[in-house]
Amino acid sequence: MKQTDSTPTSRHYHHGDLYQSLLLMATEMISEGGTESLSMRKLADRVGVSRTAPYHHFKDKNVLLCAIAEQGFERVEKLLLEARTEEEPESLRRVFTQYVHTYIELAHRHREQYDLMFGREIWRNGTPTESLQNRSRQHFKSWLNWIEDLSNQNIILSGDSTLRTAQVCWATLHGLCRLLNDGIYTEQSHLKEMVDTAVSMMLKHS
Amino acid sequence: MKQTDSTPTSRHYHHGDLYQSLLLMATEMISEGGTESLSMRKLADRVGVSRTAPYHHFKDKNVLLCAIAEQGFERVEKLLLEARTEEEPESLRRVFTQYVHTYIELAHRHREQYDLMFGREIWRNGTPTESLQNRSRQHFKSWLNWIEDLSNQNIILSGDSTLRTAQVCWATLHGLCRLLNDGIYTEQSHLKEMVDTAVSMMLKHS
DNA sequence: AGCGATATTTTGACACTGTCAAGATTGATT
DNA sequence: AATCAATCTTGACAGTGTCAAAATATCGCT
Repeated sequence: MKQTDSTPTSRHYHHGDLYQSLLLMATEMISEGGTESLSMRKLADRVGVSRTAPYHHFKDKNVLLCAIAEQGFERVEKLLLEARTEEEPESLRRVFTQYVHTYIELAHRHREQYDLMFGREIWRNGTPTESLQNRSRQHFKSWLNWIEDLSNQNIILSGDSTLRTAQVCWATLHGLCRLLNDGIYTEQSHLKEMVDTAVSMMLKHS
Repeated sequence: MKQTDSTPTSRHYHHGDLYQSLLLMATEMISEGGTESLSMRKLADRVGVSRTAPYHHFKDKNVLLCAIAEQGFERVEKLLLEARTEEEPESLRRVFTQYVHTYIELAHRHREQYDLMFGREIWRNGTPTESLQNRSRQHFKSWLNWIEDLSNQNIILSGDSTLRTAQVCWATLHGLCRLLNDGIYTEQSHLKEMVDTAVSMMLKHS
């Protein structure tokens, strides 16, 4: 039997696929101690390679972080698409409310990753990967698309521009996530009530 | 004439009031290059003292940052109080709208400081000073107070709980600041329209 | 099977960071 | 003038990201 890389059990040569291992371990470390607790050296150590080994799979620490953020975007994108597929005309409000709820919960469960997705670490300090930028834009497009739908169905309170509405609604969502994640002015226990309040602000009062 | 510290021209001994100089220079450095660009060593260097001199005035880098953040809170607190004093019963909507606008502008003009006020640097990595915590809480109380007022005057769309309304409105404000500051999904040129959209979501449609 | 090319990893090094401990300097107070 | 406390400096340590050069392992080809 030829011993290709595809056999996962094969403990072959240098390490196997360091790339995936690094990504996984880094995600774990971040989720536990935040982005700041992740150092390239500790990561390498924990995976069992030398300090500079990771640099052959990720050009930068920045690129590594971008990769992790990207996975976050994939997750929320999937969430949104799932929410939109189960539309039953009359319960659109419920679907939307449910989505907001789940979204914020998700952002909280993976708070550190969420911070990475929208935080300054990447978007101001670092330089977002082309790939990350695309995925981020794509996600907002999906969101905008939904808002347009809700607007057409006369469910959401849209002003002059649907784009502006989408931006503001998104800001509300995002603001809630941040406040809850950082524990500023709110606690997790307020989640449900706050979501209800937020949604009733965004949607038309039936 | 006795040579007290108050003469600013006097190039007297140890430095004069390092505390203030450090605070000022640190604020400047942050506003230019972000929190990350501020290192205690560079700061000391730029002020003209040795590396560890600042540590006799600020226990930590963290404490320094807290002091800067605190000044930010003082500023927004003042802004809010000013806005509330000029209430003419019928133009409350205008006052509120104006405030939101000014607030976001302010947050943008001092974006790095704003990030410090609400960012993870202090609130998750570091440990907020007692003093900072108080001022932060105080500011939210002022905000809540205003929302309660608007709610009583039947201007704002309040649900079951005014507290929740205040939290959500604040989240919207905060979310907008962050998106604009970080340039995510929006640009500064959208400001006015977005504020209008946001306010019309928060207030009752007259 | 063997050999060279290529992919992968390591060691050494550098400049930078925050901050502690110990010593030196200065101003005020008695 | 002498003492004391405030203030500042020097030296040191562990930790960081990342580059350059060397070492090693695997693959493709003859």
